[in-house]
Amino acid sequence: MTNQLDQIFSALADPTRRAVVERLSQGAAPVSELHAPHDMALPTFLRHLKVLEDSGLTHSEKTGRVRTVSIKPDQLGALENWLHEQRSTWEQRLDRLALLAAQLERTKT
Amino acid sequence: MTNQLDQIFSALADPTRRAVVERLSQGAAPVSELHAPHDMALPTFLRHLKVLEDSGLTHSEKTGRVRTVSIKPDQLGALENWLHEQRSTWEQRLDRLALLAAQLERTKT
DNA sequence: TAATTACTTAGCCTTTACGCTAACTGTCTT
DNA sequence: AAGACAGTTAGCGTAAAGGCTAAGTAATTA
Repeated sequence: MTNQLDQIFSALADPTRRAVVERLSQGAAPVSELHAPHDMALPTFLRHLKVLEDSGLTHSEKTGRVRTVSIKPDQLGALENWLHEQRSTWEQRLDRLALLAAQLERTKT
Repeated sequence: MTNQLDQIFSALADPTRRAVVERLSQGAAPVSELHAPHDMALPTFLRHLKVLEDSGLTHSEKTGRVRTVSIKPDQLGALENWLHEQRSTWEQRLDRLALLAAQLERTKT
């Protein structure tokens, strides 16, 4: 029962993976270039890339011996949707509260 | 070195906790009411609430023997900011690419 | 004041996450 | 053909996540 959002959120919960997403926002890159700034063994780093790809946040393709990774904007969109839903729900609620407060104010006067 | 974003993302990576946030978007509630729809032992559920509170996504206060939990919209805002930054970065990049493509097109003609 | 209610704390268990090294497979380069 | 390069696979260790039960505390209610 592992949700899409579960995977996206937990993929982004790790600073290494968020850094990769940030880097990829500026354009696609091969594995070795993505790995360079991170002080960890390559196999470890590769697992981070796999988590990102499994979550649908990235895509990769191998040409010759080089694998190029790129971002898939759609998934970040799904995340934005969820956030937006929460925000609009509580904003509506705050609006209702404000309305109620105004009514109370009027009654008092 | 545990970042604020780390905590927020990992707090929201769990479906139980996301459900709690969704419920709280509609208004504050006591622990027992939040717990009711979730089929797990209370101590387990309480730990989820603690994770949410530690991440800054919620706040709670105890009055008598009842603890009331509410959402803290600001933190979700931080998340939206991060997302928005990524989006604008890659959109700028796509714009540049589009521009480049247009230039190439012109040269070709 | 005794019982109930609403959490809290402590401790245990199992699975998953994240790090490592060592050894392997293809793909260039010389 | 030999060597270097770019990833990949396998396997291991430690720590944290998420679940449980049992027992404890403080506030109401009967």
